[in-house]
Amino acid sequence: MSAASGSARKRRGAAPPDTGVGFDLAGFLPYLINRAGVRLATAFAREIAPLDVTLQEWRVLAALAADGPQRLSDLAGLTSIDISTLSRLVDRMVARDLVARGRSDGDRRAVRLALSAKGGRAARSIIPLAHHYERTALAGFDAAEAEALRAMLRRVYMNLDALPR
Amino acid sequence: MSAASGSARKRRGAAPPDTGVGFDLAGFLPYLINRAGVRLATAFAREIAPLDVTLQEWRVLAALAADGPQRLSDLAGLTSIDISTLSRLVDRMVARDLVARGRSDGDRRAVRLALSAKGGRAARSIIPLAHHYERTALAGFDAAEAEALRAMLRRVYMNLDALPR
DNA sequence: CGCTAATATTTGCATTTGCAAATAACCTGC
DNA sequence: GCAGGTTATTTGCAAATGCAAATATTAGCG
Repeated sequence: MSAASGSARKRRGAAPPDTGVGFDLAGFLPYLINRAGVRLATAFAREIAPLDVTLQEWRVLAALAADGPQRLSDLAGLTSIDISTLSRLVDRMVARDLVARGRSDGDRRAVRLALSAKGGRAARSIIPLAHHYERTALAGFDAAEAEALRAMLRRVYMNLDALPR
Repeated sequence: MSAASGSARKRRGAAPPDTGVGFDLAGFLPYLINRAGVRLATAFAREIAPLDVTLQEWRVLAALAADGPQRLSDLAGLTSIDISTLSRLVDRMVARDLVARGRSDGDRRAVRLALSAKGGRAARSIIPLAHHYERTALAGFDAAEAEALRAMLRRVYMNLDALPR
Protein backbone atom coordinates (compact mmCIF):
# COMPACT_ATOMS: atom_id res chain seq x y z
CA MET A 1 0.00 0.00 0.00
CA SER A 2 1.94 3.10 -1.08
CA ALA A 3 4.36 4.83 1.25
CA ALA A 4 3.61 8.57 1.11
CA SER A 5 3.46 9.14 4.83
CA GLY A 6 4.05 12.46 6.49
CA SER A 7 6.90 13.86 4.36
CA ALA A 8 6.59 17.26 2.76
CA ARG A 9 8.68 19.01 5.40
CA LYS A 10 10.84 21.86 4.30
CA ARG A 11 13.42 19.33 2.97
CA ARG A 12 16.04 17.58 5.08
CA GLY A 13 18.36 14.65 4.78
CA ALA A 14 16.46 12.46 2.31
CA ALA A 15 16.58 13.57 -1.29
CA PRO A 16 13.67 15.77 -2.24
CA PRO A 17 11.52 14.08 -4.89
CA ASP A 18 13.40 15.32 -7.93
CA THR A 19 10.90 17.93 -9.07
CA GLY A 20 10.65 19.30 -5.59
CA VAL A 21 7.63 21.54 -5.66
CA GLY A 22 6.54 20.41 -2.23
CA PHE A 23 2.89 19.94 -1.52
CA ASP A 24 1.37 17.93 1.27
CA LEU A 25 -1.25 16.03 -0.64
CA ALA A 26 -1.83 13.49 2.12
CA GLY A 27 -2.98 16.25 4.45
CA PHE A 28 -5.00 18.18 1.91
CA LEU A 29 -8.66 18.03 2.77
CA PRO A 30 -10.11 18.16 -0.75
CA TYR A 31 -7.88 15.26 -1.67
CA LEU A 32 -9.03 13.23 1.32
CA ILE A 33 -12.66 13.92 0.63
CA ASN A 34 -12.34 13.17 -3.04
CA ARG A 35 -10.60 9.86 -2.62
CA ALA A 36 -13.01 8.71 0.07
CA GLY A 37 -15.90 9.76 -2.12
CA VAL A 38 -14.58 8.04 -5.20
CA ARG A 39 -13.91 4.87 -3.28
CA LEU A 40 -17.33 4.90 -1.75
CA ALA A 41 -18.89 5.57 -5.11
CA THR A 42 -17.09 3.04 -7.25
CA ALA A 43 -17.36 0.28 -4.71
CA PHE A 44 -21.05 0.83 -4.15
CA ALA A 45 -21.62 1.08 -7.88
CA ARG A 46 -20.19 -2.40 -8.25
CA GLU A 47 -22.39 -3.60 -5.44
CA ILE A 48 -25.60 -2.52 -7.12
CA ALA A 49 -24.58 -3.26 -10.69
CA PRO A 50 -26.14 -6.76 -10.48
CA LEU A 51 -29.46 -5.08 -9.72
CA ASP A 52 -29.13 -3.20 -12.96
CA VAL A 53 -29.04 0.18 -11.27
CA THR A 54 -26.20 2.62 -11.76
CA LEU A 55 -24.86 4.80 -9.01
CA GLN A 56 -26.47 7.90 -10.42
CA GLU A 57 -29.76 6.09 -10.70
CA TRP A 58 -29.46 5.04 -7.09
CA ARG A 59 -28.86 8.63 -6.12
CA VAL A 60 -32.06 9.62 -7.80
CA LEU A 61 -33.97 6.79 -6.19
CA ALA A 62 -32.54 7.64 -2.78
CA ALA A 63 -33.40 11.30 -3.09
CA LEU A 64 -36.95 10.52 -4.14
CA ALA A 65 -37.28 7.93 -1.41
CA ALA A 66 -36.04 10.37 1.18
CA ASP A 67 -37.85 13.52 0.20
CA GLY A 68 -40.76 12.28 -1.85
CA PRO A 69 -41.90 13.70 -5.17
CA GLN A 70 -40.08 16.80 -6.21
CA ARG A 71 -38.99 18.93 -9.10
CA LEU A 72 -36.00 18.32 -11.29
CA SER A 73 -34.04 21.18 -9.84
CA ASP A 74 -34.67 19.98 -6.29
CA LEU A 75 -33.40 16.60 -7.31
CA ALA A 76 -30.35 18.19 -8.86
CA GLY A 77 -29.56 19.89 -5.59
CA LEU A 78 -30.08 16.74 -3.62
CA THR A 79 -28.03 14.49 -5.87
CA SER A 80 -25.29 16.94 -6.81
CA ILE A 81 -25.91 15.97 -10.43
CA ASP A 82 -25.88 18.70 -13.06
CA ILE A 83 -29.39 19.53 -14.06
CA SER A 84 -28.91 18.87 -17.76
CA THR A 85 -27.32 15.52 -17.04
CA LEU A 86 -30.10 14.76 -14.63
CA SER A 87 -32.76 15.67 -17.17
CA ARG A 88 -31.48 12.96 -19.47
CA LEU A 89 -30.86 10.49 -16.68
CA VAL A 90 -34.44 10.87 -15.58
CA ASP A 91 -35.53 10.31 -19.20
CA ARG A 92 -33.96 6.89 -19.10
CA MET A 93 -35.40 6.12 -15.70
CA VAL A 94 -38.86 7.10 -16.88
CA ALA A 95 -38.40 4.88 -19.91
CA ARG A 96 -37.54 2.03 -17.58
CA ASP A 97 -40.49 2.86 -15.38
CA LEU A 98 -38.45 3.60 -12.30
CA VAL A 99 -39.64 7.16 -12.07
CA ALA A 100 -42.87 8.89 -13.00
CA ARG A 101 -42.68 12.30 -14.59
CA GLY A 102 -45.59 14.64 -14.52
CA ARG A 103 -46.07 18.34 -14.76
CA SER A 104 -46.31 20.27 -11.54
CA ASP A 105 -49.79 21.47 -10.66
CA GLY A 106 -49.03 24.96 -9.51
CA ASP A 107 -46.24 25.74 -11.93
CA ARG A 108 -46.52 24.12 -15.32
CA ARG A 109 -42.91 24.84 -16.19
CA ALA A 110 -41.81 22.52 -13.49
CA VAL A 111 -41.78 18.80 -13.62
CA ARG A 112 -42.92 16.58 -10.80
CA LEU A 113 -40.83 13.49 -10.36
CA ALA A 114 -41.85 10.61 -8.17
CA LEU A 115 -40.91 7.01 -7.65
CA SER A 116 -43.02 4.58 -9.61
CA ALA A 117 -44.09 1.37 -7.93
CA LYS A 118 -41.16 -0.35 -9.55
CA GLY A 119 -38.84 2.45 -8.52
CA GLY A 120 -40.07 2.17 -4.95
CA ARG A 121 -39.34 -1.54 -4.96
CA ALA A 122 -35.88 -0.90 -6.36
CA ALA A 123 -35.22 1.69 -3.68
CA ARG A 124 -36.43 -0.60 -0.92
CA SER A 125 -34.18 -3.37 -2.17
CA ILE A 126 -31.12 -1.15 -2.28
CA ILE A 127 -31.57 0.74 0.98
CA PRO A 128 -30.47 -2.19 3.13
CA LEU A 129 -27.36 -2.55 0.99
CA ALA A 130 -26.70 1.13 1.44
CA HIS A 131 -26.97 0.86 5.18
CA HIS A 132 -24.74 -2.14 5.24
CA TYR A 133 -22.30 -0.27 3.12
CA GLU A 134 -22.30 2.74 5.37
CA ARG A 135 -21.60 0.51 8.33
CA THR A 136 -18.65 -0.96 6.48
CA ALA A 137 -17.31 2.49 5.74
CA LEU A 138 -17.70 3.40 9.39
CA ALA A 139 -16.19 0.22 10.78
CA GLY A 140 -14.38 1.04 13.99
CA PHE A 141 -16.28 4.28 14.52
CA ASP A 142 -18.43 4.63 17.58
CA ALA A 143 -21.73 6.44 17.28
CA ALA A 144 -20.33 9.74 18.49
CA GLU A 145 -17.45 9.66 16.05
CA ALA A 146 -19.73 8.83 13.15
CA GLU A 147 -21.99 11.69 14.05
CA ALA A 148 -19.04 14.03 14.46
CA LEU A 149 -17.89 13.12 10.96
CA ARG A 150 -21.32 13.80 9.53
CA ALA A 151 -21.53 17.11 11.33
CA MET A 152 -18.14 18.21 10.07
CA LEU A 153 -19.00 17.29 6.51
CA ARG A 154 -22.13 19.39 6.80
CA ARG A 155 -20.09 22.29 8.06
CA VAL A 156 -17.65 22.00 5.19
CA TYR A 157 -20.53 21.96 2.77
CA MET A 158 -22.09 24.99 4.33
CA ASN A 159 -18.83 26.88 4.38
CA LEU A 160 -18.66 26.42 0.65
CA ASP A 161 -22.27 27.40 0.30
CA ALA A 162 -21.35 30.86 1.43
CA LEU A 163 -19.20 31.36 -1.65
CA PRO A 164 -20.10 33.11 -4.91
CA ARG A 165 -22.45 30.92 -6.85
CA MET B 1 -30.89 26.41 0.74
CA SER B 2 -33.62 23.73 0.85
CA ALA B 3 -35.29 22.58 4.04
CA ALA B 4 -34.59 18.86 4.45
CA SER B 5 -33.60 19.01 8.08
CA GLY B 6 -33.65 16.06 10.42
CA SER B 7 -36.97 14.42 9.47
CA ALA B 8 -37.08 10.75 8.52
CA ARG B 9 -38.30 9.59 11.91
CA LYS B 10 -40.58 6.64 11.95
CA ARG B 11 -43.53 8.86 10.86
CA ARG B 12 -45.68 10.97 13.13
CA GLY B 13 -48.14 13.77 12.76
CA ALA B 14 -46.98 15.36 9.52
CA ALA B 15 -47.96 13.62 6.32
CA PRO B 16 -45.32 11.21 5.05
CA PRO B 17 -43.93 12.39 1.73
CA ASP B 18 -46.44 10.71 -0.55
CA THR B 19 -44.24 7.93 -1.87
CA GLY B 20 -43.19 7.05 1.61
CA VAL B 21 -40.24 4.77 1.16
CA GLY B 22 -38.41 6.39 4.02
CA PHE B 23 -34.71 6.91 3.80
CA ASP B 24 -32.65 9.30 5.84
CA LEU B 25 -30.55 10.84 3.13
CA ALA B 26 -29.43 13.76 5.25
CA GLY B 27 -27.72 11.39 7.65
CA PHE B 28 -26.29 9.05 5.05
CA LEU B 29 -22.52 9.28 5.04
CA PRO B 30 -21.91 8.58 1.35
CA TYR B 31 -24.34 11.35 0.52
CA LEU B 32 -22.59 13.79 2.82
CA ILE B 33 -19.19 12.94 1.45
CA ASN B 34 -20.34 13.13 -2.13
CA ARG B 35 -22.00 16.49 -1.83
CA ALA B 36 -19.07 17.99 0.04
CA GLY B 37 -16.73 16.56 -2.57
CA VAL B 38 -18.74 17.81 -5.50
CA ARG B 39 -19.02 21.25 -3.98
CA LEU B 40 -15.34 21.40 -3.27
CA ALA B 41 -14.56 20.19 -6.75
CA THR B 42 -16.84 22.39 -8.80
CA ALA B 43 -16.05 25.51 -6.82
CA PHE B 44 -12.32 24.99 -7.05
CA ALA B 45 -12.60 24.16 -10.73
CA ARG B 46 -14.14 27.56 -11.29
CA GLU B 47 -11.38 29.13 -9.26
CA ILE B 48 -8.61 27.77 -11.43
CA ALA B 49 -10.41 27.97 -14.75
CA PRO B 50 -8.92 31.42 -15.43
CA LEU B 51 -5.47 29.84 -15.18
CA ASP B 52 -6.49 27.48 -17.95
CA VAL B 53 -6.13 24.40 -15.79
CA THR B 54 -8.97 21.97 -15.26
CA LEU B 55 -9.63 20.25 -11.97
CA GLN B 56 -8.31 16.94 -13.21
CA GLU B 57 -5.20 18.64 -14.49
CA TRP B 58 -4.71 20.25 -11.11
CA ARG B 59 -5.01 16.84 -9.49
CA VAL B 60 -2.24 15.54 -11.68
CA LEU B 61 -0.07 18.56 -11.00
CA ALA B 62 -0.70 18.25 -7.27
CA ALA B 63 0.14 14.57 -7.20
CA LEU B 64 3.35 15.10 -9.13
CA ALA B 65 4.24 18.09 -6.98
CA ALA B 66 3.64 16.09 -3.82
CA ASP B 67 5.23 12.78 -4.69
CA GLY B 68 7.59 13.65 -7.51
CA PRO B 69 7.99 11.70 -10.73
CA GLN B 70 6.01 8.52 -10.85
CA ARG B 71 4.35 5.98 -13.05
CA LEU B 72 0.94 6.33 -14.59
CA SER B 73 -0.62 3.76 -12.31
CA ASP B 74 0.76 5.48 -9.23
CA LEU B 75 -0.73 8.69 -10.45
CA ALA B 76 -4.04 6.95 -11.02
CA GLY B 77 -4.03 5.77 -7.44
CA LEU B 78 -3.14 9.19 -6.13
CA THR B 79 -5.67 11.10 -8.17
CA SER B 80 -8.52 8.60 -8.11
CA ILE B 81 -8.74 8.99 -11.87
CA ASP B 82 -9.33 5.91 -13.99
CA ILE B 83 -6.11 4.85 -15.61
CA SER B 84 -7.39 4.96 -19.16
CA THR B 85 -8.84 8.40 -18.64
CA LEU B 86 -5.61 9.46 -17.04
CA SER B 87 -3.57 8.15 -19.93
CA ARG B 88 -5.37 10.50 -22.29
CA LEU B 89 -5.40 13.36 -19.84
CA VAL B 90 -1.64 13.08 -19.52
CA ASP B 91 -1.41 13.06 -23.31
CA ARG B 92 -2.96 16.49 -23.40
CA MET B 93 -0.81 17.73 -20.56
CA VAL B 94 2.30 16.52 -22.32
CA ALA B 95 1.14 18.26 -25.47
CA ARG B 96 0.78 21.45 -23.47
CA ASP B 97 4.17 20.91 -21.89
CA LEU B 98 2.87 20.68 -18.35
CA VAL B 99 4.14 17.16 -17.86
CA ALA B 100 7.13 15.24 -19.21
CA ARG B 101 6.62 11.65 -20.19
CA GLY B 102 9.49 9.24 -20.41
CA ARG B 103 9.96 5.56 -20.21
CA SER B 104 10.93 4.10 -16.85
CA ASP B 105 14.54 2.96 -16.63
CA GLY B 106 14.12 -0.26 -14.76
CA ASP B 107 10.88 -1.37 -16.36
CA ARG B 108 10.37 -0.30 -19.92
CA ARG B 109 6.69 -1.09 -19.82
CA ALA B 110 6.17 1.68 -17.36
CA VAL B 111 6.08 5.34 -18.06
CA ARG B 112 7.75 7.97 -15.95
CA LEU B 113 5.78 11.14 -15.51
CA ALA B 114 7.23 14.31 -14.07
CA LEU B 115 6.37 17.97 -13.91
CA SER B 116 7.95 20.03 -16.65
CA ALA B 117 9.33 23.43 -15.74
CA LYS B 118 6.08 24.93 -16.91
CA GLY B 119 4.07 22.39 -14.97
CA GLY B 120 6.06 23.19 -11.86
CA ARG B 121 5.30 26.85 -12.27
CA ALA B 122 1.62 26.08 -12.75
CA ALA B 123 1.62 23.95 -9.62
CA ARG B 124 3.37 26.62 -7.60
CA SER B 125 0.86 29.20 -8.73
CA ILE B 126 -2.12 27.06 -7.80
CA ILE B 127 -0.92 25.69 -4.48
CA PRO B 128 -1.56 28.92 -2.61
CA LEU B 129 -5.07 29.01 -4.02
CA ALA B 130 -5.55 25.46 -2.88
CA HIS B 131 -4.44 26.29 0.62
CA HIS B 132 -6.67 29.29 0.70
CA TYR B 133 -9.50 27.17 -0.49
CA GLU B 134 -8.93 24.54 2.13
CA ARG B 135 -8.98 27.22 4.80
CA THR B 136 -12.30 28.43 3.45
CA ALA B 137 -13.72 24.93 3.58
CA LEU B 138 -12.50 24.60 7.13
CA ALA B 139 -13.71 27.97 8.34
CA GLY B 140 -14.74 27.69 11.94
CA PHE B 141 -12.71 24.53 12.54
CA ASP B 142 -9.94 24.62 15.06
CA ALA B 143 -6.76 22.73 14.30
CA ALA B 144 -7.79 19.68 16.28
CA GLU B 145 -11.14 19.42 14.56
CA ALA B 146 -9.59 19.76 11.14
CA GLU B 147 -7.12 17.05 11.92
CA ALA B 148 -9.87 14.84 13.34
CA LEU B 149 -11.79 15.22 10.11
CA ARG B 150 -8.76 14.28 8.05
CA ALA B 151 -8.09 11.27 10.24
CA MET B 152 -11.65 10.05 9.96
CA LEU B 153 -11.63 10.40 6.19
CA ARG B 154 -8.48 8.32 6.10
CA ARG B 155 -10.14 5.69 8.22
CA VAL B 156 -13.17 5.57 5.96
CA TYR B 157 -10.91 5.20 2.97
CA MET B 158 -8.99 2.39 4.59
CA ASN B 159 -12.12 0.60 5.68
CA LEU B 160 -13.12 0.48 2.06
CA ASP B 161 -9.67 -0.61 1.06
CA ALA B 162 -10.29 -3.85 2.88
CA LEU B 163 -13.06 -4.77 0.47
CA PRO B 164 -12.90 -7.04 -2.59
CA ARG B 165 -11.05 -5.25 -5.35
C1' DC C 1 16.59 -20.66 -22.54
C1' DG C 2 11.55 -20.85 -24.03
C1' DC C 3 6.92 -20.40 -22.79
C1' DT C 4 3.01 -18.95 -20.15
C1' DA C 5 1.23 -15.82 -16.82
C1' DA C 6 1.36 -11.28 -14.90
C1' DT C 7 1.89 -6.21 -15.24
C1' DA C 8 1.81 -1.36 -17.40
C1' DT C 9 -0.10 1.29 -20.64
C1' DT C 10 -2.75 2.47 -24.64
C1' DT C 11 -6.61 2.39 -27.71
C1' DG C 12 -11.59 1.24 -29.56
C1' DC C 13 -16.00 2.43 -28.72
C1' DA C 14 -20.29 3.58 -26.83
C1' DT C 15 -21.99 6.50 -23.11
C1' DT C 16 -22.19 10.09 -20.07
C1' DT C 17 -21.14 14.67 -19.06
C1' DG C 18 -21.71 19.71 -18.73
C1' DC C 19 -21.70 24.21 -20.71
C1' DA C 20 -24.45 27.23 -23.42
C1' DA C 21 -28.28 28.21 -26.14
C1' DA C 22 -33.16 27.29 -26.91
C1' DT C 23 -37.75 26.73 -25.17
C1' DA C 24 -41.63 27.16 -22.12
C1' DA C 25 -44.16 29.12 -18.41
C1' DC C 26 -44.44 32.41 -14.85
C1' DC C 27 -44.40 37.14 -12.75
C1' DT C 28 -43.99 42.13 -12.27
C1' DG C 29 -45.09 46.72 -12.93
C1' DC C 30 -47.49 49.49 -15.47
C1' DG D 1 -53.41 42.27 -19.98
C1' DC D 2 -48.78 42.82 -21.92
C1' DA D 3 -43.64 43.88 -22.45
C1' DG D 4 -39.52 42.47 -20.24
C1' DG D 5 -37.28 39.92 -17.10
C1' DT D 6 -36.96 35.59 -14.29
C1' DT D 7 -37.28 30.62 -13.47
C1' DA D 8 -37.63 25.48 -14.96
C1' DT D 9 -36.41 22.33 -18.11
C1' DT D 10 -34.69 20.52 -22.39
C1' DT D 11 -31.55 20.06 -26.20
C1' DG D 12 -27.14 20.85 -29.27
C1' DC D 13 -22.70 19.73 -29.21
C1' DA D 14 -18.06 18.88 -28.21
C1' DA D 15 -15.54 16.77 -24.88
C1' DA D 16 -14.54 13.50 -21.07
C1' DT D 17 -15.23 9.01 -19.23
C1' DG D 18 -14.68 4.04 -18.34
C1' DC D 19 -15.00 -0.64 -19.63
C1' DA D 20 -12.94 -4.12 -22.38
C1' DA D 21 -9.74 -5.54 -25.74
C1' DA D 22 -5.12 -4.85 -27.73
C1' DT D 23 -0.03 -4.06 -27.03
C1' DA D 24 4.30 -4.16 -24.99
C1' DT D 25 7.33 -5.78 -21.64
C1' DT D 26 8.79 -8.33 -17.67
C1' DA D 27 8.72 -12.42 -14.44
C1' DG D 28 8.48 -17.01 -13.18
C1' DC D 29 9.07 -21.84 -13.98
C1' DG D 30 10.34 -26.16 -15.77
